[in-house]
Parts: sequence; C-alpha cells; structure tokens
Amino acid sequence: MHNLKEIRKDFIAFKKAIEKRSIDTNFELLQNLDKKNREFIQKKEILEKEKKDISKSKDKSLFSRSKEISAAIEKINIQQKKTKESLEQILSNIPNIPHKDVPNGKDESDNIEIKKSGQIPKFDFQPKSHFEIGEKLGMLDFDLASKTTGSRFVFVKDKLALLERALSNFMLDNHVSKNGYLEISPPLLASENTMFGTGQLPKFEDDQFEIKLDESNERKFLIPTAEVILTNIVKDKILNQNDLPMRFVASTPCFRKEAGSYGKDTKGMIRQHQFYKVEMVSIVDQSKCMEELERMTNCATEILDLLELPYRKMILCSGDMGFSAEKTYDIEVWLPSENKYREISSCSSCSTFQSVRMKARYKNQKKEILYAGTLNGSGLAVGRTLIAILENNQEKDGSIIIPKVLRPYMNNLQKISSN
RNA sequence: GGAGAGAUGGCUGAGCGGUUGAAAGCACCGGUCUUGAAAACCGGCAAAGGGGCAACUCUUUCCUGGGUUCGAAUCCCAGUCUCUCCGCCA
Repeated sequence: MHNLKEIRKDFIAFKKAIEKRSIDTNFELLQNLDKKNREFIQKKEILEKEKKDISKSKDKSLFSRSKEISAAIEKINIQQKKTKESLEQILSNIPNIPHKDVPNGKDESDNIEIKKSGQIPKFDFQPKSHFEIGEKLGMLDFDLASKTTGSRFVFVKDKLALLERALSNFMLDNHVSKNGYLEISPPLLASENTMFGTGQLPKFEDDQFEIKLDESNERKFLIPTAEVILTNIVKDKILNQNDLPMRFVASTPCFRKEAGSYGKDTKGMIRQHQFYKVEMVSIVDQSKCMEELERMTNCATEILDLLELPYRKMILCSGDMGFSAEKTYDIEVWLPSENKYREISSCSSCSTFQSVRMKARYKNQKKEILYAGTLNGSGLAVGRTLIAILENNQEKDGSIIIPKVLRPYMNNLQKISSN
C-alpha cells in the first residue's frame, strides 16, 4: 500500500507511475476523499480540544456544553470514518509502482531475457512429458487424486516422493547453511489481516482457499505461498536497524484456487491446487532492496546450477508483475516436452509496499522510523523442480538420472526406474 | 469441552475515575570519566494522524468494538488473543 503522505506530495507523479501498470483507478476521487478526510479531522480536533479543556477545568457550569460537543463530534466521526473507509478501499487496491529498472510492457511477451544458463539436453528419442514418465513409473497418480479429491491434485509415490522430499531438504540446507536464511516451519493458515499485509487481500480473494476453523468471525485462509506467513513475521513491529537484514526460509505446501486459469496446464502437475515450495523472504533496510533482490535471485539460480538444470532469467515488464512487486525476476527452467522455458522461481522486491500494509518498521541511527523493505522469492518451486528433473534427466527406457547433489539425500540412489 | 488469570511504550512491568502519554527497570542515543573499551554517573528517548516553510503545535491511542460519565488505562457489556489447571487427543 502506498503511503498517503508521500502520494500527497506529488500527486501527478504518483498518477503517472501507476498508469504505467495500466489499471483503472479513480485518482480524482482519491484526492478528493483525502481532502475531505482531513477537513473532517480538523473540525473534529477543534471540538475535541474544547471538550478536553472543559473536562480539565472541572467547571460544572460547562458540563452541559460538553455533552453537546460529544454529540457533534459523534456526527462528524461517522462521516469521517466513512470517508476514510472509501479512501482505504481505493488505496488498498492500487498496486506497487514499478522500479525504474523495470521495462514497460503489457504482458508476458514483453518480459526481457537477461541471462541463459546450462545446457539444453539433446535426446536421440522423443522426450516424454513428466506426467507420462511419472505415470509409467507408477509414481505419479493423477487418477487416484481425482478419485479421492478432485482435479489439479496428484499422488506422488515411492521414489518420486523421496525425490520430492530430497529436493526440499537440499534446497533448505543450501539456503540455511550457505545463504544465512533462518529456517521456519510456519502455520499454513493465515488470518485475513495477514493476507492483507502481503497484498493477497482484498483484491485476490478469488484465488484463496478460505477455511472455516470455528464459529468465530475471524476469517482464515490456506497460504497460497509461504511468503504470506514469513513476511508477516515482522507485522506491527518496530525493529532496530541492526536487526536487519532478516532472512527466512521455509518449505511449505501452497494452496491456490487457480481461478481464471481453467483449461490452462490441465495435464500434469504444472498447475496444481496444492504444491510444495521452498520460499525465501528478506526484511531489509529500505535502501537495500535492489542489492538484496540480486542476492536472493542468485540464491535461487544457484540451486538450478547445482541441479544442473538449464534455465534463463527474465525481468518482468510492468504489466506482468505481481500486485505488491516493484521489480521481479522470473527464473524459468527448460522443459523438453514443451520445448520451452517455464517459471520455476519468481523473486520480487516489494519495496515498502507490504510493510506499509503490515506496519513493519525499523528505527535508524537518527531515530527516524522507516518502513522496511520486503522481498520474497521461490528457492525453488519443488513440484516444478521435480518436473524439470523428470523431463531433463530422462533416459530412453523411461528411467531418471538423479542429480549428483541429491544422491546423499536419497540413500545414494543414482537412478529411478520402474523395477 | 469444564474452571480460573491476564492483555499497558522497542522489551519487562506499575497504575485501577480527574495535568497519567502513563512510575520503575532493561534496551537504545548523547555526554562526563578512560590510552581505548567496560563499569559508574548525568541527560535524552512511544506511536499514529492533523496544521505550519519552520521552530513548533493540536488531536488520538494503555488488545478490539460498544456502553456508563462533564471526564475512563482505570467501571459495565461483547469479541479476539495469551497463560494456568482438569478432561480429550496427534
């Protein structure tokens, strides 16, 4: 969320920056509501002052006047609250402003490739898709999942389940021991306010699974990514500057409705309602977002380097970025069956956009209170990494060569085959 | 599920109808002392919002939302969360 105080300073510039993201916002209404809101506040404060003075004086003859004032304040209060609500409603639906490095563009097709890495494998046979391979091995079972649960779920079995677990552990170990992330095993449910903090609510409610925990009015949601719960660790906090940076990593299931993607990636486990993801989150000094983004992205690509998977790094254009992001790198892994790169990680700096929503701040040397910078990135999407290994490491006989770095996590197994 | 206790500043923790935005301690910042550091001593130190170019000033806030009162951190009601004991359970 944007800081209203900052917007006010240069409303035109703000308007221009937001228009880059080609979304509909009623800027004039926003500006008017802000003005109205402040007028109400001023009126209210004059009356409150008078009331306070009467109370201090303890002068009985003024007590009836005080009662009148209370009624008047109450009236203004109602109007002011209403105004403020409309104001916040508009404000909370405005996305972050793209960083100056971000290329202008409409959609995916305007993203720019920054770097390519690794060898695209050559096969002397027709490479199969991950779901063909997995089903043939008897270790991916989509039919069973649709029977027990429904579409967009899968049973991962036997050596592939082990591979999935090995991937999580390998990634976690790497981020913890080499990159200084603190491992967290968080709740998988988040409150409404937590979801608001990172920007999933109110705008993207359709993509979230809501859970009825009990009869209370508090709404709970399954996390669509650990970003939500990890970033909110600093919600409502005033940290010391030397507590920063804070770096968290977790491997969690993620839950998404994938509303609006009907018919897209229906085959296989590319797009599921539930999937494992190792997520990195950094809370940093607000001036250090860009360097942290580079660092984090390197943490993600390092995993692919170690797994010897071919990938490319993209910078997302203004039109393709997520709601809370100011700058995003997508890492895309090569999938032979599709003959193209597919997203396996997304690393974003959210500048102070999320911390304003969460009220996550820190005190600097000059004792100024500043909003923290927040970043998040997948390191990596475990399900999609599994897919990439299946497809890139497949042999003609349908077996899978296990990447060397994972073998210690798999009882030194070299290869997965059906027998 | 049953019975209690509690929620106060960055943290710990007093206050329980009227200059209380709130004692004290810790942390933090500045200073004295010291070759330097530590210790000791002195001083400073809540946030949000409004007005003002600024110095500054005003309002709000003691979990949240209502209520009582001229006046609420303090009294009443509802909710949320936390803790303790009993029961149940992975």
